[in-house]
Amino acid sequence: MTSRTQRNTKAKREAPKSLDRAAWLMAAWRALARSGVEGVRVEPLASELGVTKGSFYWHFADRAALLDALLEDWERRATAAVIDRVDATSEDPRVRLRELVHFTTSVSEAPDAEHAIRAWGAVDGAARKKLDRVDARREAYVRALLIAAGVDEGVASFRAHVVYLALIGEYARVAHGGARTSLDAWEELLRMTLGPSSPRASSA
Amino acid sequence: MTSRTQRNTKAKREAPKSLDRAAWLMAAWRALARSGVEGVRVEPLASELGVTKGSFYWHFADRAALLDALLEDWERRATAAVIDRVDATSEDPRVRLRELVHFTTSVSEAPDAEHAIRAWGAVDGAARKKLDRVDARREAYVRALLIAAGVDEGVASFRAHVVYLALIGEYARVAHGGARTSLDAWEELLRMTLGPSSPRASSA
DNA sequence: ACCTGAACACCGTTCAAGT
DNA sequence: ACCTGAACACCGTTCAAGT
Repeated sequence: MTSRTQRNTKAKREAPKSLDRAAWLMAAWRALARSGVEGVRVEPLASELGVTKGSFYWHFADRAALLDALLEDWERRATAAVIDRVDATSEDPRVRLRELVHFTTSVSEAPDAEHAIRAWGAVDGAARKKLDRVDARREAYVRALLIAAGVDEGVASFRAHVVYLALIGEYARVAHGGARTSLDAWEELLRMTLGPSSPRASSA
Repeated sequence: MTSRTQRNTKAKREAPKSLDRAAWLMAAWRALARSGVEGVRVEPLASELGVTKGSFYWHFADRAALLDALLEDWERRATAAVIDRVDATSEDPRVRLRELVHFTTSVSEAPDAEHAIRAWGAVDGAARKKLDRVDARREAYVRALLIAAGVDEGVASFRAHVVYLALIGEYARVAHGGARTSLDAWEELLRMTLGPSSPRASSA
């Protein structure tokens, strides 16, 4: 409701001296990725930006409003970015699925932020809601890929869910500083996921 | 290094008036499960316990020491509890695996705390280390079950990892307030996991 | 329109002093 | 051995006042 300053097409219409919401947002992203939500504090941000903390309250109602803005920003970018990229690789749903898994598990820019948000969601209701929406869209995309790859619709939902859970799990582990899952393990998951529906193979 | 008060077998040896570490720990657990690490604050805990915050510093060096004690407490209980319980159900590794998945995804006591710790690990190094240790032990257990169930050793490691990732993912989602994964989806995961190694079934 | 400065509340931490 | 009370620092929030 209070977003307006962000849509400056060129960002320096008037005087270059004063800050806008975008400047605070960027600083907040850095802080979030570095040390989680608790790291996003008004006073340190203010001194980083070279203003007093009182100035912050011109752009945002309070700290909660800043955090809200971070979530909005994330939702806008998180879903579309991945899906567009994956769709661009190939028409083959199997290739797309493989690309999705490999891409999302190997990016080294966003994961800190993605993670901070996920951890944040464990504590905060608003973050939780955003997460759920993004998760749902991503999982639906995986399900669509599986169905396009010939997996039975009935079993595709379960498998899409499992694949997405594993991705969430991977993000969680990597965020903890844990080792990344090997490509071999991901390939095994893809093999299982794209395979026939029951332990004993069905006839095509 | 500074744990001593906890091992009172009966917990009321001397005078009932003064608190011990255990009392602070319990209050801290409640706060942690309720609102995450940031919710574990000395002053509110003190008033909840009816003492001044100054008293806290008799039992713990500082807030960090309290958080440390929480992690120790968790590690001691988290691993053994689940494994013992699962081992008690059956000799059949397939039954054990199913029980492990169903049990760990349906407990309604610990998950808040488990979650708070996992979210905490995304930000804090010490929590991260504890998490990694516990994760490693649990995953090794899953791998052992798979191998006992006849899954090839080579592929068992990958599958154990994937299963455990899915469990972590489930915890993460539920902690965000997300819906629990259906039993059907878990059964599908078990089916894939215990199934033959390649898309085309091998002969028994 | 954007910022400063001073004020207040909350909480972590320290420490001398009490019992 | 365990706790109080007062003090200080840090940070969120408000607001009158500046430009």
